Amino acid sequence: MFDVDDVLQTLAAHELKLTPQRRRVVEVFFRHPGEHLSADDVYAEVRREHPDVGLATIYRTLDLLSDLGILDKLEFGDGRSRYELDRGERERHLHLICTRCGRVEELQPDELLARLEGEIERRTGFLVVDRELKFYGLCAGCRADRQAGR
Amino acid sequence: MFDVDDVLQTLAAHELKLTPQRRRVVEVFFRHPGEHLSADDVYAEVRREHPDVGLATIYRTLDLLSDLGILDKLEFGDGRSRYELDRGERERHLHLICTRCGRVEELQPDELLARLEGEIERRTGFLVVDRELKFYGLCAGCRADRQAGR
DNA sequence: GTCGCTGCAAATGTTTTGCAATAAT
DNA sequence: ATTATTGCAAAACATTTGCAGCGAC
Repeated sequence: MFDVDDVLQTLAAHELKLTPQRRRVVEVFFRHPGEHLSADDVYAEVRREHPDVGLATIYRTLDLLSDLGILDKLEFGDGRSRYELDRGERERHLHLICTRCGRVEELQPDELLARLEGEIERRTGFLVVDRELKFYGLCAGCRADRQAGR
Repeated sequence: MFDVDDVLQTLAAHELKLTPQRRRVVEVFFRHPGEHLSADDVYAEVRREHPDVGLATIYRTLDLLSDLGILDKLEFGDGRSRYELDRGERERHLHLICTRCGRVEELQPDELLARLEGEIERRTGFLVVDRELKFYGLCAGCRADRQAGR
């Protein structure tokens, strides 16, 4: 899945119609790579140039594209769904949250995490597409402070 | 946190009132260990023996107990929040959330995860105490369905 | 007796659905 | 020409909030 036309060909391959509304929804995602867009985000963006689209159409299109594996539907617990283009190799968000000073560190994916995900797939058949990993604990500074009685 | 009375003592310690409604909500969770209960699940269960409770009270109580750390509030992307008794730091589950059918599988933290956490500590000095891990993707069933064009 | 807590009903915000009109194939 | 797709409005959800009365302390 490299550009808008690839997506539209996928639609054709499933005998689905290539409507201007669907094209525009797809374009929004290619214009906002890596972003987690809510239905309303997409709606607003599409309406800037095509003000007569209905929100229901946005929802139906997002559902459709998710079912086709073109989009991934994500939930971040804020009461609305978010969508983004399904990318094979996604950055792996891994956050270290210090419960003492509140600082958040970000870590790059590593080979051990890849192996953990491989193990998940091997054991359960579940294909990991995205992840939200939060580790809570003490950062190096706070560990030193605590040891020193600060 | 071992039984209902421990929870009720925690309420008292925070100068919160021990109402029969709160007691009943807590009891539901102790009667359903390990389950992910929605507000409506709890509501239905409480109403079986106390039919005049309001749903708003259930929501307010679930919020309160989550703030106190007695419950964990979980989001699995099916449009409703789920709650369970806080299991304590080291035993928290690892969730596999299928973005197509919404099913949630649970996995126990395993040795590969322990090594990942060891690696985090070695590289950054961060001491992992707790974690919240969500992997999004396709469960085995949905992968098969998608391949078959269903 | 105080004021936190409750039940009810109404409000909110997101997502879904029914339906007649429209347009892609 | 067919029939999927659309826009609109209404409906369906989960959750929150305002408020007067109730009840745990």
